Amino acid sequence: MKLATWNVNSLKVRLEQVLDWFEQQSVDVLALQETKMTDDQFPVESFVSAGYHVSFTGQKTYNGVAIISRTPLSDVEIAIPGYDDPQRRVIAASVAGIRLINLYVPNGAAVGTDKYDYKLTWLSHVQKYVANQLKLYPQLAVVGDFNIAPEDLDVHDPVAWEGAVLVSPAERTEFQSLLNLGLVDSFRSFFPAVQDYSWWDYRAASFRRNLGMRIDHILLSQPLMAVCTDMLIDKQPRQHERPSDHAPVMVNIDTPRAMSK
DNA sequence: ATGGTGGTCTTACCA
Repeated sequence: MKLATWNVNSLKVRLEQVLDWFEQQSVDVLALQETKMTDDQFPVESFVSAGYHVSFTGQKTYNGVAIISRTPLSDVEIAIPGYDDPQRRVIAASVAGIRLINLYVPNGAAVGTDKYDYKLTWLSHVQKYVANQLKLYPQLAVVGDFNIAPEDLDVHDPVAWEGAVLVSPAERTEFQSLLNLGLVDSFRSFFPAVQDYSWWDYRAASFRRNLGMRIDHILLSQPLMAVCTDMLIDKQPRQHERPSDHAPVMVNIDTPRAMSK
């Protein structure tokens, strides 16, 4: 079962790229972030006519998350229960034998700002939610745009970025706390010393110069990590004309259900 | 080439 996550920075602009990549890579389940559209604008028909199942929650102009799947989605949650957040940043579902939580973590703007405080508050709610979900669903994947580079190895210039948003100690502590609940950073597990990025700023020719960061992640519970056979950050779509600023990230999971298919 | 892009009911704001 191929599970992927991709911040598409407007699904309206990137719809054809998403459909093409999904088929090309034979993805089974894809978590999208930054769809940037209200639910009535969501291109349901484009996915349904291709034979996929979709669940989504969005808003005007900003944020928005969705799950695309070849098999049906059940027990969909479009927010963290008990956390009244107007920003559409979380969607969870059971699919293909796993529980999937798709996150678009707030960017945080800059350390010390209201947006940064919101990011940390938001992450504390995610913390509780993931802890609860993990008790209910041992086969848990937490994926998305975390807007956190976990270690200096995940940053092209850690000296220039020291202490800044995306790498600040408080954000990294939140990330580590998520792992401590019983999740594994699948990329780092496969590649302990590899420097690879999932996001490059549109400005300053960052992609061409490979000035990136690894901020998009697939965290797997231990039972899922045990059957995870492959991990890839696919930089090909970032080379596309009119690309998202993020690359899709993908794992292969050998679940019994996937093997019986 | 020490630079600046891209998305959004745009002329400001977000990333």
